[in-house]
Formats: sequence, structure tokens, C-alpha cells
Amino acid sequence: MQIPNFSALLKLSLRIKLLKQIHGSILVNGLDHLEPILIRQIIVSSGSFHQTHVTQYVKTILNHTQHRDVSPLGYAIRFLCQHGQFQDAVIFYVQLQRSGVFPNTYALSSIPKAYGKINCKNGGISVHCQVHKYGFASIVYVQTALLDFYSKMGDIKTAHKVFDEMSDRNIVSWNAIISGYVKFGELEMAQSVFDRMPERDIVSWNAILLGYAKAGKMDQAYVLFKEMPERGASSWNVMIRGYIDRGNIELARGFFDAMPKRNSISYITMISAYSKCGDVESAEKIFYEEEKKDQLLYNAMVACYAQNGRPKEALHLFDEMLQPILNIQPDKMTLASAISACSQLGDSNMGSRIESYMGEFGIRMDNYLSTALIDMHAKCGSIDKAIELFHRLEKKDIVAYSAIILGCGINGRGQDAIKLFEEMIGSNISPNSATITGILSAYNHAGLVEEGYDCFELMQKYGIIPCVDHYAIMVDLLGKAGRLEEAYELIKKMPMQPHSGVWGALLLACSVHNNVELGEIAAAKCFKLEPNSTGYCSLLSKIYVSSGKWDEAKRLREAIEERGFNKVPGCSWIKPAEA
DNA sequence: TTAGGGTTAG
Repeated sequence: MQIPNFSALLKLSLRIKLLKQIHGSILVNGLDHLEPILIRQIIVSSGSFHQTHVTQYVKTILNHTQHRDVSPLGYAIRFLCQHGQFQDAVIFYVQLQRSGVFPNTYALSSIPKAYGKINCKNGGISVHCQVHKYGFASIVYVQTALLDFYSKMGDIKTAHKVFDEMSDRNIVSWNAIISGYVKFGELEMAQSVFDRMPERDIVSWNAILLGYAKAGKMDQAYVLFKEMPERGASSWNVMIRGYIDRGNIELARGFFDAMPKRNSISYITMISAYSKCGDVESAEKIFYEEEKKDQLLYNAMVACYAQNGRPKEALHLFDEMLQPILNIQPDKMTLASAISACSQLGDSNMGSRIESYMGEFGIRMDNYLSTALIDMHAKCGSIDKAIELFHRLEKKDIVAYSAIILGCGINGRGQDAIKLFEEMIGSNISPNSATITGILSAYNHAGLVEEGYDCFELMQKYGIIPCVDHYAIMVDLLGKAGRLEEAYELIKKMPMQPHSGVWGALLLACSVHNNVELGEIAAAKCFKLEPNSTGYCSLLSKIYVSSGKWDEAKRLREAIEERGFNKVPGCSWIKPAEA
């Protein structure tokens, strides 16, 4: 078989289809006859592919090549880092070392960032040692990458030490150390480095501007902003973000409207600010007014819908992204929001589609995705799947614990929930309001009244102010146990106005335990709070019937008919899985 | 080297 002339082909390789053909030929014919320079060219040219495919190309090429030349491998590592594939970059770097290949500048100046991103401090430290061992200590790019790594890992002291020891510094090194100080709120140190810099560029100005914005010193930030020799979209974005953090969304919007050229970050900053304060309409307006919608913009809007209890719209937009005409690839961010939308709808079918999508596109699970999936499986009744996912989590944080505790609670696994709650406290993770909702629900399911009361005490210990929903669960718990008077007393002691959920819980309990007197009180409150709901009438009617109060039952029924109520059939929030 | 977005309850 004739071996193709790769050199000639590669000269024409800028076209995607051709590159794919070359790749196919390479797999068939092997790489033995290829020069390392050509392998490198394949990796370089493959930039026009979708990121996930590129990673596959790089992986395949690296795994097939017999040439253990550092040049293409170093390039591949840099490529992976530039495309956010940090885990892969680290795997290849380790592979490279195991094959006895010396790393080069490309690899060493990229890999610290990868170790930082995967939160592996020891990895970065070992790279630091190798830098000295292999004699790269005087390379400014490598040293800057290390200094940035230490500053991102929160070790600003070592970052400064690396900075001090650098024989050669460029503007990037100076900017990196300023950003390090800004990140840790050491504005004075950042300012002092900024003042000493031999020259400044827009990044240096943006970094110090951010320092003031983060410190909430917006007046001084504004002075700096006016003083800057040039301003970019990032400078405007820093101001927008600064005002948002100070709660001044109107002023932020003013800057957003006034900026000469917005970028995706400007849009997502504004959209997420509107999302957080529940102003979905303003977020939508910004989203639909922008004609060129990219992945970031879609992500922001999908998240906005999901966070504001509008899961159908979130999934509609998610579907729109996937349309071939747009072909915007969802990423981890999109998927996390979409999964959250699925759990709000109890739609496990869509959830499973998203899970297969993750497999197809090689999207790695992370804490956000796992937690969203844990919640989804739990809400869709697959509690075992949720528990399994939870146990596989690398880092179990408060959100994951809250999700699984609530999941166990609503699935009748009270004892599991209690065990997990104790485990969480034992790991020194403080509960938040959501965790309390979860554990109270679990106590409620298990009928553990005293534990419920203890929970209210625990809230005090952790500085959590009980909210109306916590009371609603407690009332339900007391009511189910037949402690109706106690439940009523608790409602009377509530520091806020009880909502219909609280009175509804008492009414339900009264109907179970046939308490006419309290039932009437609770029902009256429910009628007042939700005059259009018929469920409360049925409950009260049931109480009358069970207690033999036929006249009252009749009067109530007549009143219902007079007002034209129709009985609303019960509905479940869980959509059954398709057969 | 700077700016931004995702997960729990309500």
C-alpha cells in the first residue's frame, strides 16, 4: 500500500475535512514514518476543530507516536491548557516524564496553570523542583507561570519569593504579582507593586482597578478608571461588577449602556446580576436584544431561568442551542443549569439525555454537575443512584450534603439523611438554611419530633435564622404526631407571618386527627391566604364528616358550589419515566 | 498576566 505524502497533504491541511482525512490515514498507516515536526503541525492545524475533538486528536496522536520528541508533546500540553483541558494536560505531562523525555519551555510554562486549575498544589511544587533540576530557572515565562500558580493557590508569600528571585521580569510577571495581591485583598501591597512597575499596560491598570472595586472603593476606582491611559471592555466590566457587588445595579447598568464595545462577559455579568435579584425580564431583554449570541450568553440565560424557577424556559433555550443552525456546544455550565431545570420538572428522561450527552462529548463530571445530578436523581425517585453519585464525589461540600440529605428525606430514607447530616457536622461543615430544610424534612418523614426541636436549637448555634418554611415543616411534624395544640402554639410564636403552607400543614393534621376547633381556625387562615384553592375546603369538609357534623359539612359544600369551585384533580410533580 | 457564568431550599 502506498503511504500518503503527508508533507504535501499537511500543506493543504487548513481545511477541516482534509485534516480529518489525514487523521484517518494516520491511524491506518501509523505514525512511524512521520517526522515530529509534522506531528506538531497536525496539532497546530487542528485548532479549527471543536475543542473536544481536538483533545481526542491530540490524545490519539500522542498515544500512537513512536517519536518521543519533546517538541510536539510540549506543544500539545500547552494546547490542552489553552483549551481548558487541564486534567488531560497533567496526564500527558506525567506520561512525558515517565517516558524519560525532558520537558521544554512550552510544557513548563503551561503545566503550573493546569496543576492550579485542578487544585493540586503538590504537582505545581514538583514542577518548580523540575524547573531548577532541568535548568529552566532563568526562563521568564516559566518563572511567571510558577509565580502565578502560587498566587492562585493562595500562597502569596512563595509567589512573592519567586518574583523576588527572578533574574528577568517582564510586564506579565509584574501583572501576575499585582493580581495575586488583589486576589487576597492586599490592596496596599498591590498598589505598591503597581507604583514600582517600570512600565504598565492595560492589564496592570485593570488589575489595580479590580483591587479597588473588590475593596468596595468605587469612588477611587472611578478616579482610576478616568485616569487610565486606555480602557478596554475588561476595564468597563470591572466597574460594572464593582457596582453590582455594592448593590447598585442601576449604576452598573449605566456603565453597561455607556461602554463603547461590550463583550460576552459584559452581558453575562449583567444577566447574572439580574438573575440573582430575580429580575428575569431585564435579563431576557438584554439577552434577546443581542443578536450575536454565543455559548456564554446562552449559558447565562439558561442559568437565569433555572435559578428563578422557570425550568421549562431553561430547557427550551438549551434545546435551541443544540439546533444545527446555531450549533452552540453546551459546556459544563450549561449542563449544570439544564440538569437543575430537569430536577425542578422531575423530568428524568431529559436528565438521562443530558447524561448521555456528557458521555458522548467527553465532558468530565465535576462537583457542580455531580451535585445537580444527585439532586435530579433524588427528585425523580432514583435515590440509590443519587446516593451512589454522592459517595463517588471527590469533595463533598455543603451544597452536595444539602442535596443528598433533602433527597433522602423526601424519599423516606430518614435514617440515611440523619447519618449523612451527622457525618457532615463531623467533617466540620456548617449547615446552612437549605441543609436545615433537608434534615427537618427527614425528621418529618421519620416522625422524630424531639430531633426537630433540637434542630431549631442547632440553628441558633450556627447563626441560622429560622425561615417560614422551617416552621412549616415543624408544624407538619408536630401535626402528624397528633401534637396539634403544640403546633398551633408554635405558629403563634412565629416571628414572621405564616404562609398558607404553615396553616395548610396544621389543617391537614387536624383532618387526620379530627380536630374541629383548630381545623376551623387553620382553614379560615388558608381561605384568606389562598381564596381560590379548593383543597382546603375538602380538608375541612372531611373533618366535619369524620366528626359527624353533617350540617356544617353540608353548609360548606353549598358554599363551595355557590362560588363555583371545581374540584382540582391531584397532580404529581414527578414525570414518569418512559417505558 | 486582567474582567464572567454552573450545583442544594424558597
